[in-house]
Amino acid sequence: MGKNSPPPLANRLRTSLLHFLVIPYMSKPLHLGLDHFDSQIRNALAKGLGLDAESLKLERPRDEKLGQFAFPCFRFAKEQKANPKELAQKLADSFQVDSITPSATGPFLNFQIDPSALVKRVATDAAQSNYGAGNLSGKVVVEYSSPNIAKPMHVGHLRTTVIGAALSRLAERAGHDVARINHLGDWGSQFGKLVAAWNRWGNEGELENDPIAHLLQLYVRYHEEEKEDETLPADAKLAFQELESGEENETRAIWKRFTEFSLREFNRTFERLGSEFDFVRGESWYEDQLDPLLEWLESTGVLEESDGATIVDLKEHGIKTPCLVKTAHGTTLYATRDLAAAKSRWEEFQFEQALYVVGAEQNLHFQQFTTVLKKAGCEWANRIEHISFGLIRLLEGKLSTREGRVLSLTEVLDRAVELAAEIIEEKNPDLSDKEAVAERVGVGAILFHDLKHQRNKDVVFNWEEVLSFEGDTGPYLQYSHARCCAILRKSEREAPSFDSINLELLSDSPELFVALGRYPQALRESWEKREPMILAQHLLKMASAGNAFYRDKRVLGEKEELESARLCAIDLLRKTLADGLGILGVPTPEEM
RNA sequence: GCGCCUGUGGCUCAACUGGAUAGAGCAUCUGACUACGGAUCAGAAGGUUGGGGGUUCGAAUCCUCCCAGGCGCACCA
Repeated sequence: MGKNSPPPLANRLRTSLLHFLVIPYMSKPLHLGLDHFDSQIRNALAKGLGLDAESLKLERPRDEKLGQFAFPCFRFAKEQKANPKELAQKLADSFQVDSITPSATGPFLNFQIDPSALVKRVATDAAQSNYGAGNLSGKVVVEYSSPNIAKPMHVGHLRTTVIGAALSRLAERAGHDVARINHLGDWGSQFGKLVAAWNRWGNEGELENDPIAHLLQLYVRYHEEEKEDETLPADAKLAFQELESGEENETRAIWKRFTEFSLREFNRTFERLGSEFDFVRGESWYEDQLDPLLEWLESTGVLEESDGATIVDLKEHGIKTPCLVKTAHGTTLYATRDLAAAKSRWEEFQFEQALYVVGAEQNLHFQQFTTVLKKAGCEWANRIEHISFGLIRLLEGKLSTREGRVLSLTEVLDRAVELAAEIIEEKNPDLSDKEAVAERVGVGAILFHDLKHQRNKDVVFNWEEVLSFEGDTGPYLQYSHARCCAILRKSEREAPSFDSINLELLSDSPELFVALGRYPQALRESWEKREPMILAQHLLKMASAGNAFYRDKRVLGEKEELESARLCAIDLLRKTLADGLGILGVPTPEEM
């Protein structure tokens, strides 16, 4: 340890206390990795420029060879009426932090971390079980998945389910207390339609045999026949009114059965995808809060009558379409139930943030219902975030249950698992527990494929692409992880811990430790931007750095001290990959 | 018609939210297993960032106008 510049502990405590008081909402990870050097550099630069360290942001050099951090001087040169190149040089000359070498490259100031210090810092931090954890607090509610009862889950539900689950885990790692809510579509006029269809054409045997298929059949038939048969929509409307009446009648009993059957099937899929929920609360859960909600809206004076329906006009908020909260024939709507749910959740959780992982086609709906809340005087409506995502389309067009363009999620998962099984048979026929591994690899491929792109872009579903197991894919990451496991297994001893080895021996591999060291930043940004893709892309970089490491650096059979050090590096890589994949929900088999 | 989103090598996507020579994977071509797992690695080729104009030290990114695609726009969810 150098003797001139490490800041005294008291100073560090004071600055972190300051952070806590001044900027409590900013994430301050407990185990920083490379962020440790980031703040050291910013503090030194801030002093040189007479600015606040928080206002400075470091970037990455174009080329890793130039260093790990870059600071473009243009902006500050302008403020100080100086030449950027000269400022860069001036800052470089006066920069003094242990183990960090600045170099002015034109108007850019680059920083090279001494490999030995870098390895030491990153190895120490990455060995912690909560590497990259933040110190945020407060409740975050995440609503995701939310399939509709009586309909099969299709590929469209994949996105909300895996994005929601990943964001929930990211929020937890950032320090939040998370409530995961599955807002099942178990209410609404569609159930009136379904009951009407069931009463005409329902078949007990088929329902027992394959409930969702039969219910889907009824639903499709309803839409085929409603145009010709006027009594059908009338029956449907009546049935939904009966359901909303709250009475324990025949209609309600049928609806309950449909719900139970559907949930049983959904749970199998949630389990395969590794999705967990703290609350499985359908829209019906808010049933008895609908009237109080309408009364409350009435009391705030936002309700109006229009064509017999009850609406909230939003023109003065720039939204031309009013929000309907009650139909002319007295039933509630989607927006009514979302309003009730939001209010109920606020009262229950006092959330810091409420995330709704719902497709982009509902942008208007979200604008409407959050604006209604604001108009009614709820400042907390600002804490609601619509995490929208682009829709999955088939080449033939948009998915549509009614029009029979469906692609069942189970089918997609099954095909991926089947293909994984074939590949295992070809590459690793002696593997034990092949079926279980195929399941994990197949599902992992589908999951990762969905998470590696920016949320809000539409995707055209392409079998060849989602079933790809090579290149930037889930199986590639799983493979890298499995190879680490293989090396550790073959060493036939416990992986040595970072404080029992000579870390100096690893300073010939700074690239691996840079990748590991940027993991906390990836976690943080991924959460801040609500973008799992950031973590997914970083894991690819880590795996790639890892592949280069065990290609160039022999582990087993080296002198004991060196073997220990490299085993430790492999173990840190293994552990960090597993951690990141776990957050994304991608399984990590030890062999494949 | 109005509103929101998207447009980057043949294909699928990145680019640290205005920074350096626009980076990856697939496909194509060349090379690497008597080597801790070839679901891998090394290399080659491939770009006027949909088009025009503007803002400035600097634009894929910001403003503007076009073009193309997607989604949404009152009693469905």
